[in-house]
Amino acid sequence: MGRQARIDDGELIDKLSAVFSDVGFQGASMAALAEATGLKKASLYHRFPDGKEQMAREVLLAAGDWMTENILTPLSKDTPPDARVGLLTRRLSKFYSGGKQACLLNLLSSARIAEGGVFAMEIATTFEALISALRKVVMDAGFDKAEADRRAVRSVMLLHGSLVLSRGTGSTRPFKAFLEGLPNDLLGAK
Amino acid sequence: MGRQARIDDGELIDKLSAVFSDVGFQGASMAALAEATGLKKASLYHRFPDGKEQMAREVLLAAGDWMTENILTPLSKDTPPDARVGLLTRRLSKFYSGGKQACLLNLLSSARIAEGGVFAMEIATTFEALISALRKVVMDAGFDKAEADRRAVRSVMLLHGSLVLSRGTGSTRPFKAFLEGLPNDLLGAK
DNA sequence: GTCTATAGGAAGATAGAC
DNA sequence: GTCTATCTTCCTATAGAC
Repeated sequence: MGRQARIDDGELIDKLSAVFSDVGFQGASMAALAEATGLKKASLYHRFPDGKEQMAREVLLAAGDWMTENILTPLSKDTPPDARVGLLTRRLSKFYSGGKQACLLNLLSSARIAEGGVFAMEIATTFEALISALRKVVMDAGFDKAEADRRAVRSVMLLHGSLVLSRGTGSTRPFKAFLEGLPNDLLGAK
Repeated sequence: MGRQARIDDGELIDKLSAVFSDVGFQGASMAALAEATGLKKASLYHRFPDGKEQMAREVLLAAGDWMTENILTPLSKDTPPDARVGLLTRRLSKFYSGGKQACLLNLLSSARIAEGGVFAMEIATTFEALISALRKVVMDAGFDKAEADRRAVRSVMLLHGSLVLSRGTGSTRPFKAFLEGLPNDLLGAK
């Protein structure tokens, strides 16, 4: 407790991330962010001089990094496609806490800060990167590019749709059903 | 112009709805709602004494009514299933402005007012009603209940996922791709 | 690096004239 | 029914002690 940094940086981002994922950008007040992290508002400003917008940006970047390391990179390995998809489902389940946590990309896309939306590019890039990684796996399983793209896009739609539905109905069932069907959606017989 | 009600009730709800769909509940300030409708804040309070929460509730109810009249009821008719699905795609395209407008159900699910979220039940009910109506059409096409439910849930996931993706990428392509595939997703050969 | 205290402004909500 | 003007509360952000 004698240390100056009483809260670990990674843990701090995690807690901020949970708030943004839960109530969105506008819904996340500095008071709520302070309470969730256990820091006072002034301390948050010390670490994030640009305030809420910087927090959201760093949370978004951290999520991108996590996805790159835990999902995109494993998907690009040359292990068997079905093994890669098996790992994918486990990582997705972890990332979204089994469907209990909504997706940042969805909750931050309505944040209109300054002109044009500050997070728009980062969000679009992240969607594209996931689709691209999935497409590669499907192609490695022997499907042509058009079919692989179709399956990759559909799977990302199903992922986010299942999260919307899970949050809207207050049940993790849609997300679990999505995960269960994912191997077949990506690699099943045509 | 001599009338007292200068703005039509339906049009008023439509404009409020557009704001909530765009920026969510917390993102929709009274100032923004006033500007969008052309009414001053005090005038909005005159029509909605309980303020923003009442506006969102009425907008949600109006969307539910629209869906019942234009989607659920047609889906329960006894015309051929493929004709019903054809009408469904046109109505969905209209409802979401061809993918340019996000779904209220998604943007209002993060609104945590009072304890438990005031809109939660209405949102859950609307999701269930749509799934239920789709399930019936699929069953009318000769599929068993389990398969019909699977297809109905998947289609609703694809719908909302395509809207999330369309908003996140700034393109209506995902939504259009969803609409194009919908007839096959619901009624295609197993 | 974290805190208490507070400035400054935006947001929700109301009063009362027309 | 709509407006202008105002009140109050909440929120973002900063100052300065420890």
